[in-house]
Amino acid sequence: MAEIDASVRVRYAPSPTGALHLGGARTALFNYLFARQKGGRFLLRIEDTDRSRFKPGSQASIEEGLQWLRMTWDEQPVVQSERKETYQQAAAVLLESGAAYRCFCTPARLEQMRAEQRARHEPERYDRRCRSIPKHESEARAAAGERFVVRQAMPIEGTTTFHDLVMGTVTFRNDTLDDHVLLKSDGFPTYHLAFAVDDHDMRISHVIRGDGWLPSAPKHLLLFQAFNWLPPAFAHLPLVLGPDKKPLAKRHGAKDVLEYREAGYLPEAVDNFIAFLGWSPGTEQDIFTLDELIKAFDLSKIQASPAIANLERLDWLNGQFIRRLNPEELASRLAPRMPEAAAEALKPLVPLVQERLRTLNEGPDMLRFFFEEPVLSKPEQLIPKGRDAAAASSALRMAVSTLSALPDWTPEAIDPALRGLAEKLGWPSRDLFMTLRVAITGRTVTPPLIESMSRLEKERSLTRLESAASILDSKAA
RNA sequence: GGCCCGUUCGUCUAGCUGGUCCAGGACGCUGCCCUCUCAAGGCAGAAAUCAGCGGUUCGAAUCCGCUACGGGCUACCA
Repeated sequence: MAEIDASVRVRYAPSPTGALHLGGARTALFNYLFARQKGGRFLLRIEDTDRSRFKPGSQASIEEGLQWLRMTWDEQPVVQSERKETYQQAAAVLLESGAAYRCFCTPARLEQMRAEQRARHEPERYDRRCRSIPKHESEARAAAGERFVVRQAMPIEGTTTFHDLVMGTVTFRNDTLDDHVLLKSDGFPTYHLAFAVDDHDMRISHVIRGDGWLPSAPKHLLLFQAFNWLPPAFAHLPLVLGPDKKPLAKRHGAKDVLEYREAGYLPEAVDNFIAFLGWSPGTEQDIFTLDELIKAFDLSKIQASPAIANLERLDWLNGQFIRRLNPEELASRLAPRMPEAAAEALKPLVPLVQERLRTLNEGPDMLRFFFEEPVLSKPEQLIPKGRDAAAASSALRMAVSTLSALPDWTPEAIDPALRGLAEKLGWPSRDLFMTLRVAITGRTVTPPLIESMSRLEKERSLTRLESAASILDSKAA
């Protein structure tokens, strides 16, 4: 399908300002899938040049999210704040060649300039006042300690065109490009400079990133040209919107993928889900393992329009993946959520719930009655419609005597015995089963009754039936 | 305002080189079957005048243009 290209090197480059949310995870996943398919490398880069937005712990949390989703990166993550000198040297190169210049304008002047532009309904852009400062003067002022930033000198005319792997051919008029800042007065680079320098140093072959970057792509291309470097290929991903149609990344409290782990989702389901946000293999298969995704992935099949995350589909997918797990595996994933249950005790119970779980978190609720005595908070649930407490109580007692006479405690023995009892009582078997179900589990929605009883042990089952009968008696009295 | 990008069932989408699409699949929804509850599973169904308008063509969801709407960017943020 896809030919191996070991020169493929891609990266996911989050800034450590928060958690890994679904949109970010998808960007990472597309990079990951592409790299693995081509036999290339998937790298990580931490874009922490903005000290004011830095959040301690964010990097660790993002890495944990990636690992949970089974995305492993290949080399030591590159951390931009550790490369300050490299960027400064790069800026010096551009200063020397004239592709960039020092700007001594103060923030106050820039603000005033923009206000005037606004008033005149002009585009708000740097007016390039410092671009004409002679080099020797610029150098002298810098040497004298005057604060400055370094700006990229954009071409005044012409157009910049590039072919985007997702968006197609995109053309920008150069006279609309701003002489943006490359190096801040604190000596840190802006995204643009760091991006070009790092992607070059890391030998990145394909830049797969959110389409928020599309408008600055021509600047980035021009930067590569200014350095005389071969630019990478670009693929801009449409964003992922929440159910409210607001970009996920911007929504207040965008969900950390680790919250999906807490909520009982399987990483393979989440991977499958986010892969289909804006991408489709073009076939009718909709359940993919990570390996299958790697094989099927195709950048050119990515949709150019934004996708809304349909969380109901995630629920369904999760159920599909839970059903595909082998029972031992499911047991081990359930175990951490059920500290009260011994791992060995859990295993035989898993087949009872595997078909009915949508999330791992539903397991404890469904299986709780095996590990603790049920509380009959609604004893009226023991009584079938149209009957009374006395009838239900006596049905329970008859069930006790019928069942206690059984030589074997197996579903094969319990089932016919109870059906026989229902017939004898003149009850529909569903009514009898519901009465017993509530007595045994305390709930109306449970795993199959017969199987549950057989695994509960005979004594415990009979005791619960007995005590349910007593509750009914005291209620009737 | 300027610059870019987008627009197929409620949602994710198939549809890429025009006819086999009066538009296919999936989630969700409705009904039926199965059934000890709930699920799962099976079957059936409702659901998109392919944003609108013009053009090219024998023929357009598919090509072109315009308009509308949506979105992104427009910081010494990333």
